[in-house]
Amino acid sequence: MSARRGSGPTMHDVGRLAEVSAMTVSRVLKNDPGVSESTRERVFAAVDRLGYRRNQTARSLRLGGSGMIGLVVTNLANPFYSRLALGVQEVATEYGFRMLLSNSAEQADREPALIDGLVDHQVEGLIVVPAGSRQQHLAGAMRHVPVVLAARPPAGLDTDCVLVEDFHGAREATACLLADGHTRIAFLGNPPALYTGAERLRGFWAAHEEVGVEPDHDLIRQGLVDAAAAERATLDLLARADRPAALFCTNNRISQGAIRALYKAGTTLPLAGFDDFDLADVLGLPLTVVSYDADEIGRQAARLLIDRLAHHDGAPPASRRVTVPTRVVRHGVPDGADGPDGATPEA
Amino acid sequence: MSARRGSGPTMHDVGRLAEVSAMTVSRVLKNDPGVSESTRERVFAAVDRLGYRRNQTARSLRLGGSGMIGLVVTNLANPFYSRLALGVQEVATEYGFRMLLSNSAEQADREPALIDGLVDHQVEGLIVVPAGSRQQHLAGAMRHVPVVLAARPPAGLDTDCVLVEDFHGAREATACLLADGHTRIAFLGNPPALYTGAERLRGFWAAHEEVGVEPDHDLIRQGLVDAAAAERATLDLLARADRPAALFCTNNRISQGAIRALYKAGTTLPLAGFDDFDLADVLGLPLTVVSYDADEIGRQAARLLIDRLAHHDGAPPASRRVTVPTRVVRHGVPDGADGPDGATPEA
DNA sequence: ACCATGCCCGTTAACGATAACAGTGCTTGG
DNA sequence: CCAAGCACTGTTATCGTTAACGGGCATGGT
Repeated sequence: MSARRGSGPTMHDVGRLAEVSAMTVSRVLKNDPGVSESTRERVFAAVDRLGYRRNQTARSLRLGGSGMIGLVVTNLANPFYSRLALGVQEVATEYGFRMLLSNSAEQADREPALIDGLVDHQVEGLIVVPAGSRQQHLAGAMRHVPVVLAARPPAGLDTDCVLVEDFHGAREATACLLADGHTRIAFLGNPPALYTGAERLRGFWAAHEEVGVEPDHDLIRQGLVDAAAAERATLDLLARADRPAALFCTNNRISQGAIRALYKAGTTLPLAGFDDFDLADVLGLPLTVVSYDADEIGRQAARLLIDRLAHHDGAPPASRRVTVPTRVVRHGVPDGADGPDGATPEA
Repeated sequence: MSARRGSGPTMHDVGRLAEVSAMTVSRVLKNDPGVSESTRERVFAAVDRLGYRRNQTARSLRLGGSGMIGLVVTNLANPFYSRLALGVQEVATEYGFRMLLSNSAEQADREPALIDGLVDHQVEGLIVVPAGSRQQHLAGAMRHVPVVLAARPPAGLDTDCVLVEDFHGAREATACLLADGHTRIAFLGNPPALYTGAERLRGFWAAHEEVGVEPDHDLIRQGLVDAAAAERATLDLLARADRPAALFCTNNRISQGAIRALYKAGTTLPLAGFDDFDLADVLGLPLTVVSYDADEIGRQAARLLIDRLAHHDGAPPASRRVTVPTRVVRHGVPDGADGPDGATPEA
């Protein structure tokens, strides 16, 4: 009823109804002081009556800024990344930005197209969790907008990034297992080409060196891409004559696969893993997890990006690297009598 | 280096370099056949050299359509909604749309502002998981763009929607508990003002009627908003002299809270719940879950929306209601010897 | 009386891309 | 030899909004 064909009413329509020009409507909506009170009221009345909303597309074009930032994650179904996205959105909203989200589904070859699409939509900046280990395709985007990497560091690029204490967390969790007296620890890891995979292995190794134990190479399995692969690898380890005395997993999906394998095999082993996950505390396993605030990664990344947007004119600051701390959490076993530990304050 | 001040090179810049007009550049990039091969090559060369990308904002304005659809979910951190979002994105991408995502964090009062923001950004349609039970605020948005509701039906509105078989799923899962001989079943539910809360209670009730059992009103707890509330309610139930013989939970967070309570109380009870969740199969509980494809809700919602966008000129079809089927999955107990059931084919 | 000053509001010209139209030069047919 | 057609490319106007400027009108100071 309101418009003839296309979208909705324009400022001209509002102006016609309020008997002013479109410019005056623009002024009213911008809270420009140079408009009389009576005119202002007429304009607001017309806006209400037509259900008018400013066309953000036209504003973006005129004002030279879309008010959007782009986020590319590898797997939104993983709570880690959805929390990261929420952290980005929280800070973005705070600064008046909107978030355009893409999911690369861990396919590095899809990533360039996603990024180009976001740049086409005039995002003012990008936050990317890179799917692959190489990132040349980001160089093109960086010619247009600032880019911040999350969870993985730049390789051959000069950008800000936000990382987790991968090395430190893995070292500490492994140290817990060693301190408990387990020396034959299996390592179940994601692909070593990924930064997190390499760093967490380094931490695993460092913890061993500190206590003078040599890890058994036969117990190191890398390149596990999902829970199913981790489950198979674990079953395989359990079938060995010299089965490991404990397990270290480099992320939540791998931990879950390993736990499923233990369950199916009807056995149990002390397990330490990167990333906390739901119900980790009720599995009845001696479970040590490296916990950290995934939202915070998103928040920090958004802050770095928006800070850069604010100073895009001055001398560009050197690229920064922010680290989000990790914390080792020991989930007890049922008979360990440690019921009321730090269990779920809110979530 | 490329641009003087603002964003990036324009078609004029490309044209200048290729010694043609901006119009010709536009034609080349649109794959218009009426351009000579030599010109085409010069243009592409200039595009490459400048790293030129079409300004989607300007195109949207001129062409009258932003190529974006908006999605509002209540809680992206819940895997249910992140999967839904992935489903929306999958279909949106297939049809050349991009997804603008907002999270209402279950706060119904924030929702109107989020929706207005999306409309301002010229989304061509909206998919909304409404946070509250009333939806008047959607009427304004519907004057601008088509709206599809997901997971909850319209109340006082005429829109398409995609629902889960809430009633049927709850009835079937409850029936499983009853069939196993449990008659004193506690109901742990989300707020009854929400459609899902009411429907699932109705299903719970119907299953009882079918076998001629009267549910005990004292065992019905509604209005549980998170896992912590469910945990408290469960501990309270367990403390009763006449404790329930089984539990029915209306969503994944409530199930998790109940499970945590059981664990802390050092006891176990048969449990049925809506929504499947990670590791449900390794908890060692007699656990029955109502499983369904959250991605599919998003896909169907996106399809309904895009279908309506395609026919926006013709007679608007009557509002449609699509239902996504549920499936009851029984996760066994460890000594139940049902190891290789339908456990994680891919995910 | 006259110009300076402010207030309020309209006009014009962009932002970048593109549909519609208008050439330009070259070929073809009568 | 000119009209008509084709292949190719440039001009103009437009999408909705807003910065910059200009103009009418009233007030006030001299």
